[in-house]
Amino acid sequence: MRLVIAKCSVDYAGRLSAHLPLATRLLMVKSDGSLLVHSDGGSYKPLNWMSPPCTLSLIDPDDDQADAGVTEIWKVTQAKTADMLIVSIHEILHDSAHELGIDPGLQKDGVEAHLQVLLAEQIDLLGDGHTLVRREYMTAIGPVDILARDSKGAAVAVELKRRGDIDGVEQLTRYLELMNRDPHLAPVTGVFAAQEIKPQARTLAEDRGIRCLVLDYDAMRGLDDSASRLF
Amino acid sequence: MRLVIAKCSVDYAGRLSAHLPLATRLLMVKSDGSLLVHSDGGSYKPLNWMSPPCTLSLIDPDDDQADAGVTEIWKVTQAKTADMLIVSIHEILHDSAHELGIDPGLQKDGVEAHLQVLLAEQIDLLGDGHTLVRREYMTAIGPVDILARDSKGAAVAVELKRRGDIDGVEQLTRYLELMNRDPHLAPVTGVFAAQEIKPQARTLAEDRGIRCLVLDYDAMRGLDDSASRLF
DNA sequence: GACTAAATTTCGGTA
DNA sequence: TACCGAAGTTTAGTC
Repeated sequence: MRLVIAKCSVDYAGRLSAHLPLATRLLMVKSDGSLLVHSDGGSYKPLNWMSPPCTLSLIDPDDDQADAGVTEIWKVTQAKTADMLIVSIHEILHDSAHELGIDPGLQKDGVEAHLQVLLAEQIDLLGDGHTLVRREYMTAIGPVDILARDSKGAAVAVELKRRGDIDGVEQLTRYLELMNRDPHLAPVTGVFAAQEIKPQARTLAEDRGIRCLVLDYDAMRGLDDSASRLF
Repeated sequence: MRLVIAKCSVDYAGRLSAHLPLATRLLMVKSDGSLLVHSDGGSYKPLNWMSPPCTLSLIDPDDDQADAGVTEIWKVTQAKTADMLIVSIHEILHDSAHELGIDPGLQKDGVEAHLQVLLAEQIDLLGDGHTLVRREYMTAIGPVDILARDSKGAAVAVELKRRGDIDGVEQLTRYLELMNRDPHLAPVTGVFAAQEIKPQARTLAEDRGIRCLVLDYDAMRGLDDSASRLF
């Protein structure tokens, strides 16, 4: 990534035409050649940009442009759409390059993780008399989302998903198979809990004796609001 | 604007919960306190961000965090929504601050300007036998978008708008009044051209003998495609 | 891979 | 100032 602070004007020609008058801005050149032109305010949207895949090439300013104070011109083009971004640079105030590497990317564990916390707090949603053993109960093949005990003290393993699909049922099945070999736990029953459970997944789960539980995230969140306000 | 390249992990708690694992990223702190976390790829949307108005405060890492390698923690909060962004910094690789000043902002002269170019090229959209005199024909009270002549050689003044509103009709009326005083031009007829003409504007225009012309931007653009490919 | 729907959307314009 | 709709939308999930 290259970061340039420069006094520049910018012209875009593509799906629309747009112009940025001469001012000092941040030019962010990403490693895929894409360019973002940011001002020192506003929200996350750049003033102007070119999406990847695109190529950046330098152009020498002609005499008129040189007379107007342009020292270099960046031409960013996108092969696919024939869009074009022209950055006319008058002065570079900062210029640095950095190796960032590929990014592992955003984990929107948001809903599932939050659901896990909420269901742990509202464990009786599993049924009257249920008690929480713990969240992320570790097994040899990975953590079970929630381990609880029913009113009779029998172990209940809960697999939580935002969208309940067949994959989740298979996952829970593997956990149950393993846990039921453990004499301290067996017999373990399974609960497949999700905001939304696909018909195929429900059929498979119930065929295997796994109970399905549809969770109302908003309602659970609403009950938790008092706790949230403590932050 | 402050630019920081740092090895960091990021957590967001607000309308959803999200997590960014430890990696090297760009942290852009704008003068309004807002923060953008960018990776070296993807499009213009940051991996994570906090919209203004918000405040950034530094927190000392506790012992556990310090043991994990966290050297400093940024806490960015938004007053209104109670959203919170936590940046746990492990290592700062670059840190610089820059004065950018306020930005004049984007001029999307795009559609209207482009329409003007296209209509000038396709001047016969005004009617058979029309010829272009020039775009931006200057008068004492400002430039008329397009001046043309019809098949009989009579002057035609065109006011172009993306959305044809009453204002535009009034504007054209003023131009026509002025131009019709010029013996070299008179008699000048008016054409109010827009992608969309509001009923009120159409009524007013036709009442004043101004012809209304609805332009099909996409079709005009399509005809222009061959020319665009020359770039 | 194309298509559809949501987004921590943002950004205009209009009532 | 609040609501509504488009965006050079982007992004994630489904078919």
